[in-house]
Amino acid sequence: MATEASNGDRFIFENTEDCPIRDVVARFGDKWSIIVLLALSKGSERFNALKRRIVGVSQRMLTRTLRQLEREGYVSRVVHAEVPVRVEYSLTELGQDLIKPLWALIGWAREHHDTIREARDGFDGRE
Amino acid sequence: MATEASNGDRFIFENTEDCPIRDVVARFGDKWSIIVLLALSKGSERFNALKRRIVGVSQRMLTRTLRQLEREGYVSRVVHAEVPVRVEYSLTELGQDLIKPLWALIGWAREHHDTIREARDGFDGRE
DNA sequence: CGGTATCCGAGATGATACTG
DNA sequence: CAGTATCATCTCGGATACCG
Repeated sequence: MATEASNGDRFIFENTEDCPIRDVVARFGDKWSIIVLLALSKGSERFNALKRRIVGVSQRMLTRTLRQLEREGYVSRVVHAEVPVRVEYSLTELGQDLIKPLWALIGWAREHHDTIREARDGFDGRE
Repeated sequence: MATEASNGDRFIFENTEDCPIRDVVARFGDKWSIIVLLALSKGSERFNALKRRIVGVSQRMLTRTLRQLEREGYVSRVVHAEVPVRVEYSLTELGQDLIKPLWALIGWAREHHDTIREARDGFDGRE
């Protein structure tokens, strides 16, 4: 992230794998991760149930997103050996913890959505 | 965002332009936006000074990122008609406000960075 | 049911060269 | 100094078809 370095009284922003912005935040800055995390915030759910609730997601992208979130340690995947197979997804403790600052951000976005739209319209109007 | 709908006791997640996740959060989920916002958090700065501090950014991407942030209303761009020209970038009030929930998120990422890395290693080790 | 495999188009990013 | 233009590459995301 913003690696602090005594470069006068300034920072140097690096772009290494040690940067939490690159290595953590940017990983759920994609199209579906945040939505999937929120979708799981109420409790565990099966694959197709999730898919139905998250309108617009393709099977491929839901699978990929869940795998990534599982890899980061935010989501837990449990396969029940039944016929047909049942797969339950849920948030881990880490995932539930991540939800908190995420909600703050989304709350902010909600609150300022109109302001931002006006800014865009103004900007586009000038050019 | 998570549009609340009384669908049983569940949510429906839509993917429209009215969704603040899509329309606000995803816009600074790109590679440079958050870093640029943080770089400006200390005060106004010139283009090339920014470019030097943000190690690894190309001129093209810095320009594009700044334009986007300006369009959203987070960044202000002031051109001083001198020779050579001087362009100062700074955060608007909205931009400074956005920084707050952003810091919370980055603080979280910093704090859990090691945990997440271990989760990844564990996941990759299993497969 | 819960995936995987394959293909494709669009956009993000970067390198390089040029300009008012 | 602060860009723009161009090209090349890579990843994201969607559509479709198939599988245990």
